Parts: sequence; C-alpha cells; structure tokens
Amino acid sequence: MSNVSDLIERYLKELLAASTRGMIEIRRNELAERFNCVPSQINYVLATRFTVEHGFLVESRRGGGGYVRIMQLPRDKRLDSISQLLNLVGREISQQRAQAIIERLWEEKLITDRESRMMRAVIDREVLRVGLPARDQLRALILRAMILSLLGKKGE
Amino acid sequence: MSNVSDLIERYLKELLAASTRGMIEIRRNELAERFNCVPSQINYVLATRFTVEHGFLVESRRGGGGYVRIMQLPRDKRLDSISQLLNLVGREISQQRAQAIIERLWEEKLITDRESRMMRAVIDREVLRVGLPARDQLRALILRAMILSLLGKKGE
DNA sequence: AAGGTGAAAGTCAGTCAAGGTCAAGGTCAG
DNA sequence: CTGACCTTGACCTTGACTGACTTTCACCTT
Repeated sequence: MSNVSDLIERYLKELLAASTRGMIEIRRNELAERFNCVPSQINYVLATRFTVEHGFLVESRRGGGGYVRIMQLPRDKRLDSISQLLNLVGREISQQRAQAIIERLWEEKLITDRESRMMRAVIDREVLRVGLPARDQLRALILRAMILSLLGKKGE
Repeated sequence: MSNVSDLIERYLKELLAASTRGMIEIRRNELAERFNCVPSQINYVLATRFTVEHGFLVESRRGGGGYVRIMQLPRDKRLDSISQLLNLVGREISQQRAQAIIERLWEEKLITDRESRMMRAVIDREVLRVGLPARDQLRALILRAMILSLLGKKGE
C-alpha cells in the first residue's frame, strides 16, 4: 500500500473524516504539489476512488480561484440505501463498478465481511465466463439478485 | 527432485513457514529472476502446488506495484468439509443439486441464513439467463466461487 | 460593455510496469 | 513409447502515472 494514489486517497479520507459536514474543498495544484505528482493524478484518484458508487460526490470549478469539492454521501437508512444501490446496478454493469457497489454495501455495514467476499467472488469475470455484452448483463442480474436477497425478497 | 518448479515450491514454503501470519507477498518477476526462469513459470507453480486443495489461497494484483500474495489456510475440519462439497459441484450442476449443497452448507453451520439466501438467489435459473448446457456450467462456476470465498481471510 | 489574460481544473490517449493465459514443445519414469 | 509433468515465450489485461492540449472563469483593460 505505497503507491501515490493510495496515499492521496488515504489523505483525502482523513480530511473528510475530520471535517464536520463530510465535505472538503481542495485545490488540485496544491494537493499535487504536496504529493509531488502531476495535477492530473488527482483526477485519476478522484475518478477511481471517489465515485458515486463509492459514496462520494465530487464537484469542481475551473478558472481563477477554482477548487475541487468532495462530499461524502450520507449513509442513510437501510432500505433507501439499498434501493439506491439497486438503481446504480442497471441492466448491465462492469466488474469495477460492481466492486465499488459491494464495497459501499460493506462500508455501510449492510453486508458482512464474508458476504462481501462472496459477492466479489461471484461477479468476477473469471467466473462469469461468457462473451462481453452478455457478461455485464449477467453480472447485473446476479448482483441485483444478491442485493435483493438482502431484503428477504424473491428475484425480480 | 530438482526441477525448478520443486525448488520454487520449497522456497515459497520456507518463506511461509518463516512468516508470522502465514502469509507472504512476492513479486513475480523478482522470483522468476532469482530462479532464472520465465515469470509464467511462477504461475505454473502456484497453479499446481498452491491450490485450495493443497490448503493455500493466492491473490494478486497487476499493474504498477503489483504483487502475488500467498496465504496458508488453517487446516481444520471445516476445510475438509468444504472441499468435499466443492467436489460435489463438478463442472456443471442443476439448480436442484445446487440447492441441496447450499442446504448442506447451512446444516453444517458453514454459512448463515443470509448467506444461504444470497446463494440460493444467485443460482436461480431466472437469474442465470442463458441456454441450458451453458447454464449448468455457469452455475457450477458460480457456486464453486462462492464456496471458495468461504475460505478467505479476514484481513484483506 | 467587449474583449483579452492568466490561473485554475478537465480530458484523454499513451507509456510503463506489473501479472495472466495458453498452446506448443521438452523430458522422463514406467 | 507414452502420458504426465515441466518449461517456454508470444501475446493479453490491468492499473498507475504522465503530459499535451482544452475548457472555464475571475478579473482586468480599453
């Protein structure tokens, strides 16, 4: 765990944890300077680790006095949260996005460690051995079914 | 007993024995270099001697800063039971037989209620929407992956 | 106002550094 | 001689990181 992206991620999450309203504002160039990296690496970190699937919202503004604002989405009550996640799944979903959703379920304590491991195992492309347009659709069906099962309901 | 694969195997097992947590991390290329072999030979060794049946779990990551992590699974009777079930799954499996296996996992207290519900949800033919020879094979892959995931570690 | 200027942030395709796969061929005990 | 096991390398996928180029905006200047 020693690449720059991970360090930046950790730093931002610490800032967020320390902030009262779950919202921080940074300047991209400053951050880049602090970590001795190019500014666009900040974008990379934001794009890969602070997505909606992960439970974050990122806004920004260019031009003089620009900024990047990162908000942590409120982890609200179970059902809302679950149906929200269900929406994110859609009719097809990539492995990456599925992983992010599972991670979020875990972070919100909606699933256990073991359950998260099981879910991640199932949505793996090595397991879902079918061609590509079909695989993402299949993954969506499966993820959806697993999430629904958390509600104690039968498939869609 | 002096082919390269055996040497690599012995070396890795020594490392594992020396490690405190029964877990080591290596870099594939480095290892290959140390033994003057092509990197893919490492994969061969891992695939043939560090399987779940042998009591190991291997994880890895690609890309810059990648690694291969080898974990030794604690050897208890749960594992025997699990790998036995794993055998029952085979290369393809019907929904009925899959359900029976899940039930057995539950009866043996190897999975929780929720986990069992999740597993049953996923192996449902309504979820696995593909034609019939393929569906049973897919179900086998999925069930297998889920059962295997039960062996994982807490840490991450 | 209109328009220029410079300071932000955004984009995206590309490079590099891993590890993964597979099929073809080699070796060796029986 | 043969089947099981070993070894190899060409090709693939993934993930981190980079930089040239683009877009946007506050603030001047005329």
